[in-house]
Amino acid sequence: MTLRLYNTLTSQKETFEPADPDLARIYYCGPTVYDYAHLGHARSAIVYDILVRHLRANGTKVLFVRNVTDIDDKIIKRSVENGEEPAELAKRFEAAYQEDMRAVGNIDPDIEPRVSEHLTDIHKLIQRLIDNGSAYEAGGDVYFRVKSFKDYGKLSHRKMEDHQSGASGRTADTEQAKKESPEDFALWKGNAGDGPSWSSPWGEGRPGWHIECSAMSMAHLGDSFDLHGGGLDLVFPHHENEIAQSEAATGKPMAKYWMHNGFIEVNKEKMSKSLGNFFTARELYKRVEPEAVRWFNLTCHYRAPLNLDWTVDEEGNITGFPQFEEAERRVEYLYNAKKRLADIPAKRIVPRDDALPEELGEFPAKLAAALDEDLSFPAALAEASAFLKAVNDLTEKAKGKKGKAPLSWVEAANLGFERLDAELGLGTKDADAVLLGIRDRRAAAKGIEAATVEAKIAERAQARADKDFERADAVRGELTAMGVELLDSPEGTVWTVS
RNA sequence: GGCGCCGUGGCCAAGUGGUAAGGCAGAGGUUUGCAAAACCUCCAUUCACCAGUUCGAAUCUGGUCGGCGCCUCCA
Repeated sequence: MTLRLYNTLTSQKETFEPADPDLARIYYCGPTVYDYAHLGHARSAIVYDILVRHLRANGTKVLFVRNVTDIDDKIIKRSVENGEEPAELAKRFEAAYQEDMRAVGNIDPDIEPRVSEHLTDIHKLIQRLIDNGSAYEAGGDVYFRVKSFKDYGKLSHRKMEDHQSGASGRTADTEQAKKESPEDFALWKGNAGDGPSWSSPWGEGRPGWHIECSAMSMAHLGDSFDLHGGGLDLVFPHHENEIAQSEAATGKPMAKYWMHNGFIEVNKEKMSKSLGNFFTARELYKRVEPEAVRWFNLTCHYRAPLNLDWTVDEEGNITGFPQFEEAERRVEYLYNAKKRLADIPAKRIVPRDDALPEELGEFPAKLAAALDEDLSFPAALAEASAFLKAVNDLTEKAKGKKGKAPLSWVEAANLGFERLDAELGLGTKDADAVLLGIRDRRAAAKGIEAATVEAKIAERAQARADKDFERADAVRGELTAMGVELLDSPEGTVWTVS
């Protein structure tokens, strides 16, 4: 495989070559756990999940670290509001985050380090920076001396002198007064009086926002590792500051590749907690199959903005998410194909070696090639569509008394589904469970009772047996009006909700 | 003010120098007692606009218009 990735550091696509060809070391900036994950967090996690899947699916071992920031000012603030212990609150939202990320098909990271478990590493790193002149203590705080790091700005491609001096107006005056220079940032913040604090060589306090990622990546991946990822909004200042801290301490490049995903947008505006225009992942899962949330996230390139729309009624209540509904129909299409393939009767499968259709035989290579090109999700989805169509075509051929499905085609189709899972994390679940889950969720939303539908179906079956097609069609009409669709087959009638 | 991104059919969205992927919607067909599902066929001489480079540009350069992001907590 030759994976090419856009590197924020160099502003161009580069071939991904881990320093150790046998093991790619990847660090992903995980959540600050003070609230539920929203759609944007899910998107970001899905991007890096597919990066890891793609590498592994093509023979590269990966050590994937996703941190949890469980000590932070926002957590402290929220815990005061809730009257809950900060550590308890963090633990609660960490568990929720893990649950929500698994629900969209993301594989757990290999290591999930917490700030609370790395305070000693943080102290040591700060001390190194003080010792070599990169940082200084000031009134119980410790700040990074930005002017001392000549490469500052190399990731975000900006020069300090270009910065609007806006930050000074928005940071507490007391903090500004302690700093040598306004662009300096805190490595350690002395205890402000309220809230919990941790002891340190510089007194009671808490770590600054950026230092934890430097300390934890160093602890688990070493001074230099292969790739560091996160959302586009982390480029500055978070990742820029991480580079400054880590490289000022070690004198080595922190990471070779820096990858950043684009945002979910609402009305062309970034979805964010501060704007309040977000949907939590878990509230969306109630309305739509989580795998459809994943599919939706694959409909556009990972660096491009992904706009979310919804429809509302006269009172402004949300009535639907057209994009999720479309994605959910694609997920149904996927699982229906998977189910049909599994349902081909053994006697229809014949050991003939007819030439394998390209859409079946070439699918694994084409899927990998699409992802090799800077993880082109839409291209990958296009390949998946061609593959699924070929699977349906195969199952059509196998139908009926004279149907035949060449064994090699069936094997290729099964392999294709394995690759879809390995590369994209799609189609990983049990088909019936997903399909019935989708149907029941929609039925519940429309207030449709399964027992009522089943009774109608029985009534119609009797009418059909009696050749009373007028009566049978009348029943179908009633169900259609309710939003129920019937699918007749030799095995009987099943129903779905449109 | 600085740095950066984007503008492709009714909608969503790839493609970034070689003559417009894919999905949704729409039209017709095969199939079906009728349907649905599935499959097949059709659906952008054209890529915001203008000028230029080139044998050749949606793709490169310059400009215009429009939209957005970061510079402050943020995936």
